[in-house]
Amino acid sequence: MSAESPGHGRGHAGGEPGKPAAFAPVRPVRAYQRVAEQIEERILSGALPPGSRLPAERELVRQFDVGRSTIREALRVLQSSGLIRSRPGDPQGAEVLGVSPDTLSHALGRLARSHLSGLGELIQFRMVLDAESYRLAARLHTEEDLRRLTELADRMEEYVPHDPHAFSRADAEFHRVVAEAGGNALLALCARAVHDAVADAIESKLARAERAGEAADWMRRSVVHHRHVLAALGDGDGPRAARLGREALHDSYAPHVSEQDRARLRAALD
Amino acid sequence: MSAESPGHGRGHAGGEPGKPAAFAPVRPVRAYQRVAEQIEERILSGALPPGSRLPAERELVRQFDVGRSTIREALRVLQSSGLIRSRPGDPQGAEVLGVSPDTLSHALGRLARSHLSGLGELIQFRMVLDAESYRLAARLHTEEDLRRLTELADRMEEYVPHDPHAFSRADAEFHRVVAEAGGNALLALCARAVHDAVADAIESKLARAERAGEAADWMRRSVVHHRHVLAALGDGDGPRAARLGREALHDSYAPHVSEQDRARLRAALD
DNA sequence: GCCAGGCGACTGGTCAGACCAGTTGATCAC
DNA sequence: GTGATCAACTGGTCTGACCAGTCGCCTGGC
Repeated sequence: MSAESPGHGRGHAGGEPGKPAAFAPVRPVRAYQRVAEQIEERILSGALPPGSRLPAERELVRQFDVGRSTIREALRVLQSSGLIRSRPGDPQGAEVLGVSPDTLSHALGRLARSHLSGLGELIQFRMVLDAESYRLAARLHTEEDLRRLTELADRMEEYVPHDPHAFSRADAEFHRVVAEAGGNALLALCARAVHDAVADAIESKLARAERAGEAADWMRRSVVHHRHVLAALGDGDGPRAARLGREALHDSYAPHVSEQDRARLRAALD
Repeated sequence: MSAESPGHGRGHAGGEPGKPAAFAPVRPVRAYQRVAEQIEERILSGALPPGSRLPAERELVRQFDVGRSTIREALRVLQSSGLIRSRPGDPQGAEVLGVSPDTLSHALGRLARSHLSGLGELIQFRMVLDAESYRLAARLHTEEDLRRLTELADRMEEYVPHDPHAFSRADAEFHRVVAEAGGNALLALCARAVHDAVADAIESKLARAERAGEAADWMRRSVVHHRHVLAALGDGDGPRAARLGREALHDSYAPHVSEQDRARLRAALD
């Protein structure tokens, strides 16, 4: 739907015409914030490209004319955003990393771990993201993508049932190629982050299934699912690929979650 | 698709049987990191619920037995993650905010500004998330949800064309209710974060449209779109609601992005 | 000439102590 | 009772110090 009224998104109240120019509440801006903002701006604008170095902390103290603790708090903020990395003793100063998807993954991971959402929501969300990846990939893939995906599915089949580790790597690679074919890095990142979050959350339960000897079955079913999706991708049938993707996730996880979560997964099926 | 091999998700290498137990590289863990981790753990686990207070910094110094700068750097990290908020002079200590979508939208905004992805990807991603919210809501909504949504659409119509601010608030509320009806908080938070990131990213361009007097048209079209979606929700027709949602976003933003991004948005339409 | 080792000048990480401005709640004068 | 005052906090910032790690240079031995 969109429709944040143009130019009025979230509080930028400046310059409302016709009104008596109310004063905007002024809130104190901390020194470390301004320091962090200045540096972040230079990184995002490309003036400080990835791989370049920040001046040493004591040099920044001189340039910004603030205390070292202020500089350090600013650098800590930038570091926790993944924009820079610092290492003790490095005479070249902190390294600029540029924008990385890790922050996004961490934020998603926190969201997933919080009590706000449970395993059911997580898997449901993954059904959404995966399915939409397939939908896009069905429309935009190249022949080369299809070839690589087919090869990966073949490799997965080889690993059944004795190398679940390699199987899982091939599976992740399969998803990566699909996401790449869809051409939306953002969607791909989120899908990956949610994938990891699900893996973390359900690992213990699945380990039990593995001990019970169900791992081979799981892998075999997974290969079949991948092949079906692959066929839909080859036909360029986005909706079918999406539906198959949702079904695959549902079938894989439904046996391992609570009845309530199962209902949730069913609701997301079509 | 799923299929991270059960029990082998992401590097938890401990106790691989049969291998010669290689030593893991040990990397120094900073004091402020351990402090931040301990506090974050308590927040995520619910031991420190939103609204509760952290001890004062000088008290934390005693409890963790580290210097105040260490405590402050840890708090800075937590604050930049949106988990806490501190205010000078507050005798109650820093306030716990809990997990919020703000971090996510910041990360998304940075990503969209960077070369890694762009505005087109962001809007495309929003098409995906919004459409899927509708799909879930169509299936799971209650009569009460429908009533509230109808009322919100009515209110939006009232605000056209003279109160874009109130219009935008009603619009956001509409999306919130849809997300709530769908029952997936994770999806709702992500949709909200992407919504905000898009709003931030495109604000300047839309302000131009506003000056050109296109704002009223924009709002009118938006109301029509909302009504169509609402009808589909009422019919319980998830796929139709999803398609309408994608079309609405496409129509709203396609005129304001590059030709390349327009192609991307078209690809996400069906 | 070359390489190993050591030395020194850095780096970031941490701590201690101080001051400031802001907030709050009790106290006191009216 | 009400309003101003004040003292005891708070977080934000600065200074100066020390430590351990890292790197570059320089020197001594080969």
